[in-house]
Amino acid sequence: MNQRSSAVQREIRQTRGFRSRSQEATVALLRTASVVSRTLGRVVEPHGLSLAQYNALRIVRGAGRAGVATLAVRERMIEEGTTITRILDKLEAAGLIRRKRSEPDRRQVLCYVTEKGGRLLTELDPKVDAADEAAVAALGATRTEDFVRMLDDIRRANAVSGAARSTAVRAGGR
Amino acid sequence: MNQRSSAVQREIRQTRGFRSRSQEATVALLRTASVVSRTLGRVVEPHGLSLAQYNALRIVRGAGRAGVATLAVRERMIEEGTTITRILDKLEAAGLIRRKRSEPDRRQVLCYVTEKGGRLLTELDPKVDAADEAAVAALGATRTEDFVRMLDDIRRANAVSGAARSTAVRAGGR
DNA sequence: AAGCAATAATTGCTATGATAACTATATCGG
DNA sequence: CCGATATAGTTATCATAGCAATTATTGCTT
Repeated sequence: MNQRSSAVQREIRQTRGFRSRSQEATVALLRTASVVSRTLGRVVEPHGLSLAQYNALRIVRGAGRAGVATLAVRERMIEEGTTITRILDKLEAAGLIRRKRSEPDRRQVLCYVTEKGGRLLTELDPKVDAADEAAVAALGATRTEDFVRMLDDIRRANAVSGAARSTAVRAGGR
Repeated sequence: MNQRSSAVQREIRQTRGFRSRSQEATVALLRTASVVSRTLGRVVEPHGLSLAQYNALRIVRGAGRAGVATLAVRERMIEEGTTITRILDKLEAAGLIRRKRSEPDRRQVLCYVTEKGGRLLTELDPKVDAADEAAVAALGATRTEDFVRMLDDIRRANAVSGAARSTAVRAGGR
């Protein structure tokens, strides 16, 4: 087994091929995410936002007039990391969000999108949509659905950290 | 369309759902890669290597006795733009690789794995293999092959930067 | 109601990543 | 052979990620 030469094998040309199909898959996953991440980054960075900042700004907008607490933003970020405070600092300094200590529970700090932030997102939305489309256009609609399902399955099985929303992880195909 | 509630939608619970299937797919891709990357990182980090360092060390080992030039290592890395010199500095300082200026062409610096580096990799190999298996076990063998093909297709379509090693890109599965 | 654990957010420190500028060597054109 | 250009690698700079420790506030427990 393992003698079909995939594009990853050609791209990351190692003298020895992959040791397993699983290894090939994880490498392909990480490398593909890296490529797509850069592509998306190039869309938002000319507007002064890193991809993480854009992601956070969208989450704050999604919360609407009710606002969203700092750590709730972190939970919804693509990258799970912890630097959320500083990302929000930047967005606030740029006038894209506004922060206000919550009233019943004064520990929380709620974030709201400003008009300026909303305008920037409105400007970015179509560009990011187009980039998203372009990124997975090679799959076509049907395979895109399969693709999302596979990714969901992988994440579900790897749900160690986070909210552990496992719900009886079936062993799947194997 | 777009009314099926995927796991991503639940995980990144936004008030508004995804604006498109493509957006759902790119978010799922990036988030899944982040999860898997952390999982793999947890395997190698206890041995004093970051995932990037492990990746570089494996590439150097893959080159064997012939050695491999610095920039050639960078090309084969999972993350494309990375600061390869400092990663190799760390590996050399840890005694895992050895560097030597190339002789016919004195611009190049060739890297070789040391015995110590080889031993560390031999120790890590089964653990990483197991982690790779676990990461995509949810897909099973058949879907894993599909998965790799989809990722290859996406990367091929997004091959803007990098070495542009296209060479008459077959449309593959589609 | 005093003490203690839990939660929310921030900050400090260190390491890493991205980009671009810089140095050294090699190659090509005349 | 000399200068222009390309290639290989390193270094500098800056922003960000990750981890741990800290502060502020709340809720629980007796």
